[in-house]
Amino acid sequence: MQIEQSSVGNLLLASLSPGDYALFAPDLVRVDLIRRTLLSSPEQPIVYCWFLENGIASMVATSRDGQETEAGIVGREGMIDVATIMGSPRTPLRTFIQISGKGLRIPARTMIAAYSASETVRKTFNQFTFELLCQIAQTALANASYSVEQRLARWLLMCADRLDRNEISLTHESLSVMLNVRRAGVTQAIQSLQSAGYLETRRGSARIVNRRGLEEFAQDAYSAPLL
Amino acid sequence: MQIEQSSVGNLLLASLSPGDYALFAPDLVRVDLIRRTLLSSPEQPIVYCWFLENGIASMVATSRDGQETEAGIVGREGMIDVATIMGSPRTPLRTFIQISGKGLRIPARTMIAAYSASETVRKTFNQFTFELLCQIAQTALANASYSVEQRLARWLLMCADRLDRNEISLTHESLSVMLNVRRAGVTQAIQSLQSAGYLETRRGSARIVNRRGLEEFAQDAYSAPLL
DNA sequence: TATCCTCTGTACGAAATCGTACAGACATGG
DNA sequence: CCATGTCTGTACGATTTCGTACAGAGGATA
Repeated sequence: MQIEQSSVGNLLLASLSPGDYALFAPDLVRVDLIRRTLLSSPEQPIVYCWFLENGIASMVATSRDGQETEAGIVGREGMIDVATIMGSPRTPLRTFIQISGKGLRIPARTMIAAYSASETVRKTFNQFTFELLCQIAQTALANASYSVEQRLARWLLMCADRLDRNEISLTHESLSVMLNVRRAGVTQAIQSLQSAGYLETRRGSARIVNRRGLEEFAQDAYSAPLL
Repeated sequence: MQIEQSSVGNLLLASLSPGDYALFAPDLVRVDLIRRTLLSSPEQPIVYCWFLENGIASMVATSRDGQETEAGIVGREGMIDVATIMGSPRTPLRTFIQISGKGLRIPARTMIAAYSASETVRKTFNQFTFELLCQIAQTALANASYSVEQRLARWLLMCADRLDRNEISLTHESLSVMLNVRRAGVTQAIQSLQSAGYLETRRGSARIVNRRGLEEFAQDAYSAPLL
């Protein structure tokens, strides 16, 4: 039984015309996506494309010597992996589930077929690809110009934008990997944001309680997504 | 008189089939591109796309509060601005000529028309777009993980890859803006690379004299371009 | 309840980088 | 040749972030 477009929580798929959606529908499969699930990685060709409906995926740039930093995040507003539509069977970026959720999966070859079959599909997905490129460029800027605290604030805000809640479940350890700082540095930064009244925290999660304040604190490290 | 494809030094245009090239040819104009020339910017819609034949263009991510950092560079292997083919009439990234050279200019609307007319044009340009996305992700990684000296080494190597020479004409001041560090920091980093025997420098320029050594020093901040 | 493992808070000196300032070197144009 | 503006070298303390280590808190399991 095919998945009805009206039941799809992914914004890209939901925005397609019924005709375009029909190109995807036969091969869409709904899946649970739990933390740490690998969606694509440099080690192997891309087999599936993924469309989150909730939760967050993290795109990470890696180097052979073991450094890794998050380049961008994708939630229900996007797809994984854009390499596929850009004509590359592989990607140098590793993408995995950072915050568990549900989503849809489709064979990469179906994605490619739909992309070449329809100009409007191309338009929709190209637009997302460019938004992603801009997000990654902003990450490069943030990494070079802003403090750990501000980068943390940016990350929390971007996450909250892509979830429908202000509660974000993550350990300091994961955040330290994403931001490429010490775990202890994250602890201090979180405390600082908390004592300023922007967050409440519990073991394993943080909640934004003063979004406006957090945005101001982040300054232009964060700017509202182009969504 | 149209520009012969065989005389075109830009690798994207040169790689097109004659039929695809014909979509561009009527509107291509060869131009001199001198340092600081703005190719595209957030302030205005994109009117032209540009294809360098030599020299380097710098893509810079900016924030309203005045921070700016280079997200990536483009030489004769690419085009400016990919926003156009991804369907966006505007771009948040500022692109300008960092190292003077020659190139070709085409109206953005011609670019769009060629892109939608030919699947092979799309394939060629999508591939470049993805390479650029990956380059920017690497910049994000480098900014978060590597020292100023290593980032400088990376930058010099990437520039040399895109020129046909090892001599790079730039002041410490420009480099400091690109890498988002103090001008004095660039001076020190350059001295360090010089005393290690990787570079020779003169007022306003640096020359790579031990490329292999520089690559090793940069570690995985630099990895050979996917070109 | 007792045990174990993960997560968080905190401390310390070390290192990188910053912000700023100033003087000398170089290049260009009158 | 001189004057002027740009570029480079250098210095200083201040600040941020690092690397590492350890102890206590929270939560799960036996």
